[in-house]
Amino acid sequence: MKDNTVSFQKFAKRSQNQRVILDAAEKVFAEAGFAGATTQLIADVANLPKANVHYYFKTKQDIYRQVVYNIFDIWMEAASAFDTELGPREALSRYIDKKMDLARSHPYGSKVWASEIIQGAPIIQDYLEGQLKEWSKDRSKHIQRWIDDGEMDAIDPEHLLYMIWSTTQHYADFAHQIETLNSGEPFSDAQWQTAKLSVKTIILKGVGLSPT
Amino acid sequence: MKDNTVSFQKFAKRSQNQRVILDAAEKVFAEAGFAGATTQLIADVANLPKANVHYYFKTKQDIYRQVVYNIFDIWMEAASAFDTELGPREALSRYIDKKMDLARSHPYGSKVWASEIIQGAPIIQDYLEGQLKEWSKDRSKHIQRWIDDGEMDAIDPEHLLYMIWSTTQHYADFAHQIETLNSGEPFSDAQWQTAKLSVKTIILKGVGLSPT
DNA sequence: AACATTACTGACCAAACGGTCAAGTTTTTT
DNA sequence: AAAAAACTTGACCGTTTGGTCAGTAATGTT
Repeated sequence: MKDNTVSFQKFAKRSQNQRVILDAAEKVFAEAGFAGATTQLIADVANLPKANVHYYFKTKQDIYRQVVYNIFDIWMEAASAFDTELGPREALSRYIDKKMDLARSHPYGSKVWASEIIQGAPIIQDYLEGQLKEWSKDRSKHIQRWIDDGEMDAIDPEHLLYMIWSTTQHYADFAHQIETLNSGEPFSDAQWQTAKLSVKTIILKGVGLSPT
Repeated sequence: MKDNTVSFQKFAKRSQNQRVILDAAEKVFAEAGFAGATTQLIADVANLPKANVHYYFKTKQDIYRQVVYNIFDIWMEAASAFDTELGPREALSRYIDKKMDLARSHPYGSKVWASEIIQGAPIIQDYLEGQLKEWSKDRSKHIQRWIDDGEMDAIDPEHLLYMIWSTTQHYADFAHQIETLNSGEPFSDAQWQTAKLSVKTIILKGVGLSPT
């Protein structure tokens, strides 16, 4: 049994520690911003000496970069929920669902992402110009086709996407404000359900689709 | 003529310099976050020596606090555009208009506000619990009355407010991303018009109100 | 068992930061 | 015109920060 554990760790040690550091860093970056996050605090949250953090990541920027890339990947994977084969109602509905789930499960990531964009995307700029631009152009085209086919109202696809992004991410990025207005309590399961339903109902009906 | 100018400045000198500093600070805080903003950079943008900045504001936190308060006041003033006397269609329509105008005219303020909330509102917490909570409870009640009177669909008022906040503020906070997807160009007047119209159309129709 | 590689860490350092201060200049008041 | 008040600023300082490094321990390889 000892051998098992050890040999398991043998291969995983490095990436395992990196994961611990990245998880800690995600939280710290979200709560303090890039400049406000200290490597010492990241180390404390990760429960490691600072020098050990620097053993796995050369610079603070390297950690940050990795954190932002991870989030971008998660966003992009969620983006595949926007399956245009399904038709507008199902595609939009599932995409909103998925994004709301991510707002709940990955609030720190969403916050880091938001801060990065607010500050002008100094790190992620190339991804914006590449993958994100491509994806949204593609999806916009599909939405436009639905409009041309009379399947939904004539809404500028670009702004529909922005609305979905902003409303869903708001529940992560502004969670503290929402919590304050909710008597200091985080949303319960039921409240998350209501939130999801409200967002879907308004947006779907707003573009001329009856909700599921 | 000289006397005029001089005596004019006599009274205005202090508040005038404070304004220059606060404007510079708003920009710097928006682009670098609280921790990333250096008093030296604020001074440079304000075109003053650093020591002079500290003559008008004791600490960096004092400057930041003032910047955040200013923004809060602007938000709250815009909130009065949500005049519940007007009925849902007009009230919501005007409120969205106003918030979109602010997203365009005060993007830095919106960004500072967003960052402050993302980081847990360490400065503005009492305002959230006080004025903001009161305002949104009041408006929620009015929305609920409209619903009860059959003037609009039964949407949770809270989430309707969040949707308006998030969509409108998105055009300020995520302006860089939007610009990147817009071929690196800021929105033209016409594009802002389209944005406003899109947001209003979807939300109003989404809650069962025909747009203006 | 000897060697090599990887992991870990306390102590340290140069740079940058927020903030102070004393000494000056300008403006206002008397 | 003199005194007082307000403004301006270069030089300075204690603290904090990201990052280094030399030395040690643990693990893997032969």
